Formats: sequence, structure tokens, C-alpha cells
Amino acid sequence: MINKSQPGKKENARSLLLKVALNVIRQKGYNATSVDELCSQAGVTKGAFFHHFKDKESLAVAAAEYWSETTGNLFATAAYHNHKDPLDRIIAYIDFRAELIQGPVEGFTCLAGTMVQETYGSSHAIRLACERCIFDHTRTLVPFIEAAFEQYGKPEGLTAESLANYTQAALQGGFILAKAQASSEPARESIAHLKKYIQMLFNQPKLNC
Amino acid sequence: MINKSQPGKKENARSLLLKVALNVIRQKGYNATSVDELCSQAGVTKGAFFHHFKDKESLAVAAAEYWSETTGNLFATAAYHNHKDPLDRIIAYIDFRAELIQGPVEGFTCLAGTMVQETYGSSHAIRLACERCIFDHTRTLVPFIEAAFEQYGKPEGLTAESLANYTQAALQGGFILAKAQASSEPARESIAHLKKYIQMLFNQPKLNC
DNA sequence: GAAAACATACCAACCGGTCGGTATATTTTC
DNA sequence: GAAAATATACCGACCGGTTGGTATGTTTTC
Repeated sequence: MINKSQPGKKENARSLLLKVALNVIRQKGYNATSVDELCSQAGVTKGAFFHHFKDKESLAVAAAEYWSETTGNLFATAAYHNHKDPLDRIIAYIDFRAELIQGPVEGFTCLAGTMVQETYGSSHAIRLACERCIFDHTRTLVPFIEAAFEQYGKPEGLTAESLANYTQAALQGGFILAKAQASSEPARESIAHLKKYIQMLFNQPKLNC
Repeated sequence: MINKSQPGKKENARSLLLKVALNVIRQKGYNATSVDELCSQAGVTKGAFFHHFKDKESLAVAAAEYWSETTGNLFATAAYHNHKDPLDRIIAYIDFRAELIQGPVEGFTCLAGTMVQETYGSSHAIRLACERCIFDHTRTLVPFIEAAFEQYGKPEGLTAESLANYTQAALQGGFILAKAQASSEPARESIAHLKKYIQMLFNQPKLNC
């Protein structure tokens, strides 16, 4: 009864494949990632691959769901939830996102954002999985933003949903610039501007007059 | 001496290929775009392709440069340059970007942003071409922002370059969300937030107290 | 012992790229 | 200024390798 790392779950071919898929796809993209490479990197054979996944597309969908799961856990247990003030919580979330920007580009970028660029027109299933992944996460921010609206006043002409989405747009855009520049700096700068925006959005009416 | 469309330049296989490459790559991504499809869509043969381009990678680099050229002309002749007030000019630029968000997703998204996601790790040449494409454009905004700094005061803790980069991050991120949602709305919303940010950034110190 | 998990061998389609060749325009030679 | 030489643009059959996927074993698990 010896299990590795995750209790209750053995390290089978399926989860090995999903783990390497997260890294390989983020580095090379979905189309350039071959089934053979996934198998060799995971140390499993092609037979195991097609035993667990109907086809390559199914693996991509499962990888997006696995990505949702792991990042979901990461954010669910993060310290920013401890802040009682809703604005502090949002700012702490943004700071947390900034802290995650470390190491090589493929280490901090988003699987869903990367995959959906290549597949939005060719695979409905993958696009949907990426959409869920991104917007399920934005939805976790909506209650924080609504609470901040109540406490600090709601800025005109925007909704909690659109602001939550915008935080992800600023992040995803920063990732693209980071890839283009082969540097994490644009991603960090983008987050800094996002932080400034949100601070101004909520502090301005409070500090004025 | 009869020339079509562009004076001095005939519609040869090379420019036909570049034109279709812009659309096909933006829709399917770089890796999923085959040389054969590019040829058939352009109505030229494979022989013509490899006469004009050393390999597929060379076409991608040329496509990024062609994209820089065409969008460069579009922005250089756009009406936002006519505004005398630097802040008005920036806002008019952002409004112009919002106007461009029309029709299907592959019609308004950025070739460089799409390609660099797939190639930043595998092709130095393509990554560089995309980097130039993106940051050459951001650089055109820097003088506007600096002029706005002089006229309206410089907000603390940010540079003209970083703000110029951020405008592109907000756009690129909006494109990704648009692809994920199969809708142009997130792109438009992202631009709306960017506009609000810049207005607050410059108007706040002026309107206060 | 049966079903799930994995391994091995293989296939047909497709991919980027090559190659020998043609048609036409331009330049050079005498 | 005509013939020869050369360069450019283009054609399409073909090649070797890779790809996603399959068919069929073998091992492990309960």
C-alpha cells in the first residue's frame, strides 16, 4: 500500500501524461506537441496513452480540466483569502499573481490561454474546456469585487464580471508580451498597472473632496 | 504597363501567399497551417512557395513583417493623430482600436500575438519578428504618453514605455478572452477598462481638490 | 479469472522540403 | 540589333520522416 505524493491516488500513466502535458503544451503549444513526445516525457507507451484518452483532443480537454483543478487548489488555499477588507483581498490576489511570475516563461503562463489561441477555430471541445478554465477562475473574483463595490462605492459604467474578466485579460496579455520579449518583465509590469487601476478605481471616490 | 491594385508592384505569388498567411495563421495558428493549404488558398503551387521563401519559418518571419507594414500604414494614416491634445490623442487611439473590433475573431486579432505563443520557444527568428512587430507599435505611442505627462503631470511609479506596453497587453489579453468565449465582447470590454484607466491616470490629479 | 492497465508493432495520411524542368524577361556579347 | 547567356518566376511529381491512431499481445490488479 505504498502511494507516491498524492494520497489515495497512484501515479498512473494518465496523471503522468497530464502532468507533462501541462509543461510541454505551455512551452510548445498544442499542435507542436506530439503524442509520442508526451509519452516519452511521461515514460509511458503509446498504448497507455490511447488506453486513457480517446484521442489527442481528449487529452487536451483533460489537461485543461486538470489545469483548472491544480490552479484552483493553489488559489483556494492562498493567503489572500484571509484579508477581511474586500479591496485588500483583491490587491492581495493581484500581488499573489505577481509572485507567481518567476523562472522561465513556460513556468508561469496559462495553459488555457495558450491552447485556446490555437484551437478556438478547430476544436469546439478544447475551446469550451479553456473557456470554462478561464471564466470559472474569473468568477471566483466576482464576490470580492462586489463586496468592494458595497464598501467603497461602485464606479460607474462597469460590472463586477467585466472587471474580473479584465484582470485575466491584463494577465494573459502580459504573458504574450513576456513570450515576445523572452522576459518576465512585461508580465510583471502589466500586473503593476492592473493593481494601480484597481486602487484608483476604489480609492478615488473615497479620497476625493 | 498595366498593374493591379498596388502601383509598381504586381500581384505575384509572394504577396498572394503573405496575404492569405495573415488570415489563415490568425485563424488556425502557425503550426496547424500547412504549406499546402497556404498554396491552395493563394492559388499558387508549392514550387512557387519555396521559390520565394527558404522554408516555412521564413514565410512566418515575412508574414510578421508584412503585418507590421500593413497595420503600420493603417495606424499612421488614422484620424487619432489629428488631435492636438496629447490625452485626447491617446483616447482617440484607444477608441480607434475599439472600432477595429468587428466581425469574426480571426479578423481583428493580432498575427504577432498569435504566432509568438506557439513559436517563442522553438523559433528564435519568428519570436524576434513578432517582438519587433509588437514593440515597434508600442513605441509609436510613447511620444503621445510623454506629451501627456508634460501636460497633465506624470503619475508616480510608471514610465511611458511601460504604459505603452500595457495598452498592448490589455488588447492582446482581450483577444485571448475573445477567442475563449467565441465573442468579441471581452476584447471590447478590455479596451473600455484600459480607457478608464488612462483617463483616471491623467484626470485624477487635475480634478482633485 | 476477468477486467483494467500497459506494451509492442504497425499503418496510412500528411507534412515540409527537394528536384528536374519550363516559360519568359533581361542582360550581355559580337 | 540579333543571337547567346543568364536570371527570375513558377510548376508539380516525388521523397523521407513524422503524425495521430489501431490492432493485438502481455502484465497487473482485485
